[in-house]
Amino acid sequence: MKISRYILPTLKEDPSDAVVVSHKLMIRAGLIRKESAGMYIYLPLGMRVLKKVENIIREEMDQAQGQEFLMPELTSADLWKESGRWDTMGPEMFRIKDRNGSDYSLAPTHEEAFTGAMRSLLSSYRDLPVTVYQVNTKFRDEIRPRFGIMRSKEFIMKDAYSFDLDEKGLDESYQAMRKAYRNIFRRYGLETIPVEADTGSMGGSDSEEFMVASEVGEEILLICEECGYRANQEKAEYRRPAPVDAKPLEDLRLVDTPDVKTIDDLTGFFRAPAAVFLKSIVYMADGKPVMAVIPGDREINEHKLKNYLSAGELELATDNVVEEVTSAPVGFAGPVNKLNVRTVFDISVKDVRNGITGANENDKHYAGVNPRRDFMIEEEADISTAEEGDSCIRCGRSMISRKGIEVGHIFKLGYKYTKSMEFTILDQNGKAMHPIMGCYGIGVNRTMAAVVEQHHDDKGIVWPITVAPFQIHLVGIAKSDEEFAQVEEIYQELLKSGFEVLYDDRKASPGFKFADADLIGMPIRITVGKSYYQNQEIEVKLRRMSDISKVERSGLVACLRSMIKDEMARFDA
RNA sequence: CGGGAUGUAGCGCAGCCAGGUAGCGCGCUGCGUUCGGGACGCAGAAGCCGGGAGUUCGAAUCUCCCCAUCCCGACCA
Repeated sequence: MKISRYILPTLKEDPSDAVVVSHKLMIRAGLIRKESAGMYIYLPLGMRVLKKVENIIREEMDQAQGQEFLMPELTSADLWKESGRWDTMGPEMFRIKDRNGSDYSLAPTHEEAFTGAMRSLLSSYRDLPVTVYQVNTKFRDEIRPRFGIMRSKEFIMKDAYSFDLDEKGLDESYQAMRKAYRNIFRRYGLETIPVEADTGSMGGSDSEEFMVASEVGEEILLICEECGYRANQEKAEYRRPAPVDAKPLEDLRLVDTPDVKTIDDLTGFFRAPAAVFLKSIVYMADGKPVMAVIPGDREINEHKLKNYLSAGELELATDNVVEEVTSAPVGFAGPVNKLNVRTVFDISVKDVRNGITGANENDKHYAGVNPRRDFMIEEEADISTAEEGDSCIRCGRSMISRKGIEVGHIFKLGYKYTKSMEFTILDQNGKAMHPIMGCYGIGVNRTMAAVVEQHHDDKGIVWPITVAPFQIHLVGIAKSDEEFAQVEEIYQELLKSGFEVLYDDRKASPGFKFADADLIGMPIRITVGKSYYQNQEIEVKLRRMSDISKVERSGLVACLRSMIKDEMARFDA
């Protein structure tokens, strides 16, 4: 491709609305353009990357016996009503009506679609196991699209679903996908950290996310460098310190605390550490109030709470609800004198001694609060968030935290959809049985952004050759028609030899062309200029290295072949 | 949805406080000179200043109401 004819609008300045490097570089290098918030146009150069990213997925999925489908993106409400998710999905699902008033959704995911399809395509235990997949657009009405392509309202996802006879089969399918995922990310040159994850609204049991360590990641990971425990903060567990209580139990007493509401206020007022306070927070879980109680030095983990409650929706209760439930203004809730509301205690609450908590009365707190004596712990669960420095749940060593970009997620779904949608096959005995499902996703354009995030320098992108839009960037420095013709000859020869070449044939200064080449970042740059016209020497340079080598025209093709081979080998799965 | 910020030429910005001719850099068009790390000169094209109301002789500038975008929190690949 000749740049003079290519729609490749590179920019010298960062776009004003981009904050993360990958977003800035993808726009500056002419890969994408913003159409509107959360929606992006892929320009020809970006398209080439996207296709390469997709094709690596296809190769590895096919290698793992995956079968490619293409599902409709417009899915009928009936499908969603069968699984129950028409009602539970919430506002992130785009819903539309056709001219007859029938409901449809722009699919945010395809469990239902695939389960429905398999239901009519498979009928016997002999048909299993199968893993099916597609690379297709998903629509999610994100509360907040962010960071360009990293989180958008419309995005491309590879989603795969496995159907097995039993848990053992599911585990095999899951492990096969796990391996495929490792291969895929390896081939992009992405360093990923697999972590234990929460299953979110998809439902299911085992779950692992593939994270790209990055400061711009939206996920927080907790990692134990000792035993290798790694988990998303949403799910991470931690070991509670053993109770150290030499202190005698104090009596329960009511204390006047005018205008003292937050934990910060309280630690100042009582001159006591945050850990002795019992924070009581009222939530609405599927429309019903629930109070959660945790020590004041911890953050509540809403994912854990939501999972424990098996709630579809969980949000902080409004002030009105809090006042109704506790019969006191917000800030004075507590578990002493039992309220008529379901209350869940974090597992570390029982070890608090002589604690302080709200008295469910305006401007009053209780001090000297002791679990079991002053309130019953009827429901106990791990509902607090693990933080850096907490002890590893497995080995007890201190954990560190890292930020990560979630590029892939695999998990064991179980029977959720095959049961709710009545997908059965006949077993050996002619009896109907539900297959067990697994579900596996990769965010395709997010992965592209993650690659840029991990492979760039201050001049621009440094593409791994496996996903580079072109393998070779040919910079022609020519002053006369005669010289242009000589570069053209080389360009034609490279094309004939089967290389992917982007040829900068513009009438621009050399510096301008080199800067553009660095910005868009093809792995191999060759320059045909003065030294070629004089000594038949062509300069060859790797984008990721600084040294330049010179080859004669006759050796060029062989040299490039071997360089490409070496570069590819760096990303072998 | 809550909190903060910003909307002026294709892109990046100034002008607004102190109302009166819409400006700079990049990019774009033409001509000429240059030509190995973002060249230069000359001549051009391009903006109902996010939208709507109002105040005023007069509004990019002041007031009010919308809308959009971005950042921080809850959703997720």
